[in-house]
Amino acid sequence: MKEFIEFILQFGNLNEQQIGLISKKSQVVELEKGDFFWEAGKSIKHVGFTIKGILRVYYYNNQSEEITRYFIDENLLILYGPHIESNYIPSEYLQAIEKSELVVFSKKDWKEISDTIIGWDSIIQKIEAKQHREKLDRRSQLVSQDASTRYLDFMQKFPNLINRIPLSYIASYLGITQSSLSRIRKNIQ
Amino acid sequence: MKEFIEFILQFGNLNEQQIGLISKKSQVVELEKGDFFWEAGKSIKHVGFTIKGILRVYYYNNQSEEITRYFIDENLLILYGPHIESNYIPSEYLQAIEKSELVVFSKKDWKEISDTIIGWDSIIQKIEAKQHREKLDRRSQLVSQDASTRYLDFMQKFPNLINRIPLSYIASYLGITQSSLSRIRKNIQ
DNA sequence: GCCGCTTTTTGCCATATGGCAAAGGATTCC
DNA sequence: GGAATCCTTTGCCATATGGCAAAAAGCGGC
Repeated sequence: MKEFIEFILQFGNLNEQQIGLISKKSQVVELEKGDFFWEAGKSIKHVGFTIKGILRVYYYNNQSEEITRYFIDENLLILYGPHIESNYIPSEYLQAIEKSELVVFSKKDWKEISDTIIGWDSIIQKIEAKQHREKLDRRSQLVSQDASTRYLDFMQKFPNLINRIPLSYIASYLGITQSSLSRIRKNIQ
Repeated sequence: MKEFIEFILQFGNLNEQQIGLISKKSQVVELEKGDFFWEAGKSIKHVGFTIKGILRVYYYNNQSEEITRYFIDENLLILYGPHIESNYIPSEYLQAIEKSELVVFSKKDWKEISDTIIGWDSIIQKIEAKQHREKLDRRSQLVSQDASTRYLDFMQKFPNLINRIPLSYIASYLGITQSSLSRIRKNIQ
């Protein structure tokens, strides 16, 4: 919980009372490896913030291959665009790769926070914009690089994730086959 | 100008007076092919909305190759994240590919609009989130597809752009060399 | 209509990545 | 602690894409 408050405070100020409200409304949830935070076709019930663990977002392409679109590691806010208030149904899965701990808010409570705390929406907007930009930058870079460079960059950006994520997910995220990535890794050693 | 108002109205309501304010503050600007809307290293002066034409955003990678990151076609709002109010210096270039027409607002006027019209920020936020999501989805897809599929998808999504953008830019956007893309195009015919 | 410049195509060959299947390693579960 | 499951590496070969340079085609200006 503390982590979440600290995270928010980087983007705007809150007074004691506001922090109290947020704390009161928050719940801590544990996800086991393989558990879903949301699933394609089912409505999203919560907003979440990762305290511990790693999750991944993936979907199935036309050939029914599982494509990992991104990873969510510690200290990330999980929203789903402006759909928090509406009833958006995702077409992707959000799944814990390892045992993870999240702070979550029901959509109802989230709305109450948003209605009560002046400036809350603008804080969230800043966070969302920042996260969006980072994701886009990362994905963009991948497109114009060869496979080794993609992997090296990934290693550099997420040194702590490399050994916690199955190779097949990383390969999928990078747009490389698993066997190629394995070979690339051997060449780099 | 009409185009811009109509665009905004898709995301929220405005009354006569508010529309008047926006109109009053707006300027129409023409960019010739090759002109920049912003340049790496120079501060951004305006918010813009494309009425006619195509622009592209590009940067130089480590090997000083020009990488086109995305195209901006008609009816797109050009912001730069939450940096509108701050003094963000871009590291990319935004250049007109062909003669283009934009509605622009100085940052000062934009701020005045934002301060005057209740709900403006939330409208802009919706637009920004939508555009971000679309960009990310497009870029993400590219990563996991082979070159032909990338091109076919591009053709399908932007049939009207194919013949107005030099092949080298499209190739760069898709992460393919120009000669490969030329060959791919021949195979598809 | 011709010249010059830009854009696109092509040839030739090198290299990177994919596909598939089998084997090896590691981890989990009971 | 052994079986079952999951994850990673490897071999073999096919194919896709890259690199470079020259030729061809297209386009704008006068």
